Amino acid sequence: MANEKTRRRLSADDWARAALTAISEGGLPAVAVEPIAARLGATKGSFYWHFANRDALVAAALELWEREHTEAVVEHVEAEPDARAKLRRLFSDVTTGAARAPENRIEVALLATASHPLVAPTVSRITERRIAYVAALYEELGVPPGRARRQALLAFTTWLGYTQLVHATPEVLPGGAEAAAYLGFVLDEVVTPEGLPDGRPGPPPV
Amino acid sequence: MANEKTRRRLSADDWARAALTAISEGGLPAVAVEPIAARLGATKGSFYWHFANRDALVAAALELWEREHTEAVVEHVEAEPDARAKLRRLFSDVTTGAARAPENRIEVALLATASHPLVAPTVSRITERRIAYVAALYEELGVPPGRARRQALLAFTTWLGYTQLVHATPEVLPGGAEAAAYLGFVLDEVVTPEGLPDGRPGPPPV
DNA sequence: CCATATCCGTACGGTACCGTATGGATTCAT
DNA sequence: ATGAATCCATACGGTACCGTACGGATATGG
Repeated sequence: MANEKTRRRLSADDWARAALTAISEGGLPAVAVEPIAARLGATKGSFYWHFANRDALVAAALELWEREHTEAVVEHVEAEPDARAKLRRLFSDVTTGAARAPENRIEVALLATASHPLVAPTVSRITERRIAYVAALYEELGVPPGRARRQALLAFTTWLGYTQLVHATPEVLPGGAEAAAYLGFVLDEVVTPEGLPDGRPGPPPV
Repeated sequence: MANEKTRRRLSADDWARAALTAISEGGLPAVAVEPIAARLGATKGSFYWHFANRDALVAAALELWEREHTEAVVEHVEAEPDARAKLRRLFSDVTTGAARAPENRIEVALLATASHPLVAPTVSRITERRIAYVAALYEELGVPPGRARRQALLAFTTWLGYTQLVHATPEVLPGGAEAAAYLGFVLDEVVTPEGLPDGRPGPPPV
């Protein structure tokens, strides 16, 4: 009724994006061919032209997510001049991003389904990549590798837990001015605690 | 074939426990009457005698979990003499507990399904309870309420993220001796950082 | 020991989904 | 414009699950 000219032909990418939206709303089980088809104003006939089966759609959605939603942050952060600023920018991007609904829900849904054979490799890959990136930033600051890895792991872990809380029980998190105070607290305690090198050349601490 | 006398009559509690195991294995969607009945060596006829429908089973499973798997830790921790020791014991209990498979998986599964109307109240309740308990420990240490809450939130967040990693991507976590080193690192940085009061009477810091 | 309450198995209809088959519509190349 | 390639809708069979109906088994008290 509303849009008749809108019903153009669909591409495999359209299906993958719709599948991602489905994941964000109902997790992996929500990737069901017929409901997604209905929402796209199409039928299974279209789907099975572009994909062999449901698993292929899940794989395509995961690939799309890994391609688009994980590199953008890094690029934005790399614009900063030095490692310390990058860390702060990363922290800022990532905490405000945790409150953005769809991306957040996809993260949580995929984490929860990490044991699924299709999901496991993707989650493992991007998790390691993220932690390694943060660890590299700490090393750039002059932190020795072992400690840098631990520091990165802790920072990532904190973000992960924060994301979970934002999604599952936002009511336990502080709101308003107290929220900013809390994030400042976390920044000081976890991300750039005292005792961290300042990034300027000099003898690294033991 | 194996056990014929074993097939005694089932109670509602038996069903609830079986549902919990199902959650630990496949999340909330795995709570399906017919498969669970099969595993119990029974049929739906039994189930619908004890429960009105599937939702009632989910509710019973959640109640069971909340009743049994959340208070035990606190009791164990309360055996310690002072707040500082309680915090350390809590941290220890909770990090080794994060590696225990079934409980961990239930936590993760429920977190992921926190938007589900049946799950939301339970998760919200126990999350707030846990954070409040940790905050109380910090206050017992002499930390002023606002800071205590932040500190507790951070500690809980860290545990949550750690649990997620243990479940989803254990390969990014350190193993062996390095694991102990990492946990010691987290204990120092997050749980009982420098600058925290020692719990002995005296003027609390601003 | 039997009458009644309790518990459970079987059989059924209904829904939601997967995947296949097939013919028709649409677009494209020439 | 017309044949071919591409894309899609309809119709179908199959599976897994929910919930109901109902009769039969099993316990339990008098």
